[in-house]
Amino acid sequence: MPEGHSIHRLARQLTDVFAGQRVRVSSPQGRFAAGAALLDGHVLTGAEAIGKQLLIHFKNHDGEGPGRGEYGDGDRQGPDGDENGEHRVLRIHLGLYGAFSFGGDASFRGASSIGAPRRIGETESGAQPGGEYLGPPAPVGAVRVRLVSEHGWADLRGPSACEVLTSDDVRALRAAAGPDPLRSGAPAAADDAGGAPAAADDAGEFSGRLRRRHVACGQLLMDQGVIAGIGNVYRAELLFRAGIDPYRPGKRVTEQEAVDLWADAVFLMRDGVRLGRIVTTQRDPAHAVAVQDLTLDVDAADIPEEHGRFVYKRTGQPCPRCGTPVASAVMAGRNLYWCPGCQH
DNA sequence: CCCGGATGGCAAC
DNA sequence: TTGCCCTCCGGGC
Repeated sequence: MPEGHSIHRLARQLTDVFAGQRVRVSSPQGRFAAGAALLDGHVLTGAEAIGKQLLIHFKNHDGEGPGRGEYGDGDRQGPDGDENGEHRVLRIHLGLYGAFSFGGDASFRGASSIGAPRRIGETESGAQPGGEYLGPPAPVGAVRVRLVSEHGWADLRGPSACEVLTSDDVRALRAAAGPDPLRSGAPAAADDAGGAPAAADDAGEFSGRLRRRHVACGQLLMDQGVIAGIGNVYRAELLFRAGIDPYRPGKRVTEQEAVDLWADAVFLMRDGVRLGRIVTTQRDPAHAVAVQDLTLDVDAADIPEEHGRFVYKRTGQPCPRCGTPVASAVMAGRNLYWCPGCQH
């Protein structure tokens, strides 16, 4: 269910509440018992999102051993550059219904910078108003992974992927991913731990990957190797805002259109991270889109849910730009929404 | 109280 | 293209 913005929020949350701490890792459900044993008792050094992939980094802190070098502070390549085998990475993909829940004492909850968790992909519990934090509750349901620190806990259920990666795996994962709008540029302290300072030319990279393919651009936006983190809602809304027909082949999207799509994705998804929900009807004062005169010139936080999208799940309702009923069809196994009247 | 859909992705036909 | 994964929750009975 979550698109890239949710994964970036989770990476930030996990870093906020666990980074630098030794954690107990278990699999109450049992399905991840072997993997949990590889991580149990290690120090969680940070979490990062690459598109919809969530990577949680651990280092083995048993180290009575003479000071092994710290991770290079200046090394922005990310900690997986470490070759000594003590660094381990947990890869999680939430798929359609994976979700984290968190709970802990006041310091644990206070460490979170994402504000109140949202229902999609993140929930909060164990916030006993007047009570004292007495440790994690008995696991309810199928908890694939449980992380427990001194101050709180996190439970993961229903992920489509959950595995411990080798350094080679991590390198391959990074190489396969397209540019991620939420790792691009400098979101002023808004980026997660391993966030590399993205090349200024992410827009160009996206444009190249989009425009060299003959496949429908509505399908390419969902291709994580073309652009990482876009899901079904952002795909439909980005193309509507740009006035682009989802069936137009990637190679027939102009360079300017591609660059504008990228800029709009960066804008919308940063709001998604900030708010914990997808809003796409707000105006970007710094960037003109085809739908500019229909956008709301207010903070996206103030836009109610029912006014938060232009076409997604609005089949049959009149297009806000031209009045044509919004159409829907299945494209590559997913429901696509668009206006056949004004998207060309 | 059951059914089915959901902001994914994959392997197998 | 289809089925499957395997979880939650809302809508319709």
